[in-house]
Amino acid sequence: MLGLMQESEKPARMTELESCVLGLIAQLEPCTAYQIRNAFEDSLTTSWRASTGSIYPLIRKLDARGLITSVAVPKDGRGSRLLRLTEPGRDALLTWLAAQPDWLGEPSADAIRTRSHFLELLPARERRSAVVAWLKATVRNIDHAKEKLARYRDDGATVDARAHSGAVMQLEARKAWLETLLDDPDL
Amino acid sequence: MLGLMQESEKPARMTELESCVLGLIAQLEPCTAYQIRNAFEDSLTTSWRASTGSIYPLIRKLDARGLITSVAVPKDGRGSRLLRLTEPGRDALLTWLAAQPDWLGEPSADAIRTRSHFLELLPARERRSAVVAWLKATVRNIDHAKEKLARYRDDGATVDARAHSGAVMQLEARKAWLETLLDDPDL
DNA sequence: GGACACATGTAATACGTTACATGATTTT
DNA sequence: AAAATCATGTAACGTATTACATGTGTCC
Repeated sequence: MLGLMQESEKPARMTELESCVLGLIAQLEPCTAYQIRNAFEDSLTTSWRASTGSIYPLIRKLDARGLITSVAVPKDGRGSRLLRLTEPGRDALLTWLAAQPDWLGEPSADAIRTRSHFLELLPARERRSAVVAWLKATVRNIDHAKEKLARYRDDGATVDARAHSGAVMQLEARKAWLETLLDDPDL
Repeated sequence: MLGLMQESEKPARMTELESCVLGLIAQLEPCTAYQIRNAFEDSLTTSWRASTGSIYPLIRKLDARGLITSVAVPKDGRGSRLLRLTEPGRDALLTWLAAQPDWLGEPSADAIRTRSHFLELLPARERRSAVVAWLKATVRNIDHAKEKLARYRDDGATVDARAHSGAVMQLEARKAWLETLLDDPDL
C-alpha cells in the first residue's frame, strides 16, 4: 500500500451509461457521437438508450476527463467529430468490465413482475385476462427478438447474437413463469 | 367523443414508482410512508427502491393530486401520518394495472448482458474468467432468492411468492445463457 | 438509561427526457 | 430540387441519489 498511486490516477466513478458508451467507442472507433447514439437503437430494451440530451453532454464529459479524444473532421460543415479511446479510457473500460459490484448478479427489474405484485387488486375476473395480455406481449417480443437474432447469426455478428440470445432466454423465462401463474386455479 | 370528459378527470401520467407506491398503499392501508419505504427493502432488485429523498416528496405529490389521503396520528410526536387510497387513487391504480404500453413486454435491462457486448475487448484469457464470475454472482443470487421464496411459501404469502418465483426463473435463464457462452470454444 | 426502530424531512447534486433549434451532406 | 439522413447542440423540466438533520417511541 506504499503509495504507487498518484493524484492523477484517481479513478473517477463511472456510471453504466458512461462505461457502455466507452465500450461502443472502443468497438466503433473512429466514430461520431451520432453513431454511438444509433448503436443504442439496436437494443431490444428501449428504456436503455441514449437521447441527444444525454449523449452529447456525456461525451463532452468523457473528453474533459481524458478518457476519449474528439477531433473535428476537417472539411465537414456539420461539425462532425471523430471519437477515439485514450489509454486511460481503455483502462477505465477494462476496470469496469472486470469489476464485480455487489448488485451485479441481482435479478433485473421487470415491469411485468412489478405489476404481478398487485394482481389481487384487480377484480377477480380481470386477473386472468391481465396475465394473458402480459403473456401475449412477451410472446410478441420473443418473436421480434428471435428474428433479430437470426439476422445477426446470418451476418456473422457473433457478439450481438450472444447478447440477443440472452434477451431471448430472459423472455422465454418470463413466458414460462406467466404460464405457471395461469396454471393456478386460484388466480 | 362528445364531451363526457370533464376538466377534472384529466388523467395525470403516472410513473412506475408512483403507481407502485399507490399499489403498496392499497395493500397496506392504513400505513405510513415509512412502511412503504420498508416494503421496497424486500425487493430482490436493489436498484428498484424508494430512498427517503424520493418517497416523501412523491407521497406529498400523490396527496396533492388527491390520489391518497394523509392523516396525522393524533398523539404521535413523530409526525406519523396514515395514508389511504382515495377513489381517484384506486382508479389510477387500476388503469395502470390494466394498461398495455408498447414497451411492457420488452426484455428488461440486465447489467451482465450489457457487459457481454464488450467481452471481446478483454484479453482472450480473461474472457472465460469474467463469464465464470458472472455465473457465480448469478448462482449466489439464485440461492438467495430461493431461500426467500421458501420463506414466503411457508408464511402463505402467495403474492410475494409468485413475484419471487418470476425473479428466480429470470436468474435461472441467465445462468443457462452464461453456460451456453462457456460452451463456445471460441470464447 | 441505552439501543434500536420508528418517522419525517431538506439540500446539493447529478442525471435523463422531451422538445426545440440549426444546419450540412447525400441520395433519389 | 426535394427528401432523407447526418450531425450537433441547448433549455426547461422533472426526478432520483446521497448525505445530512431531527426527534419520538419502545423494549430490555
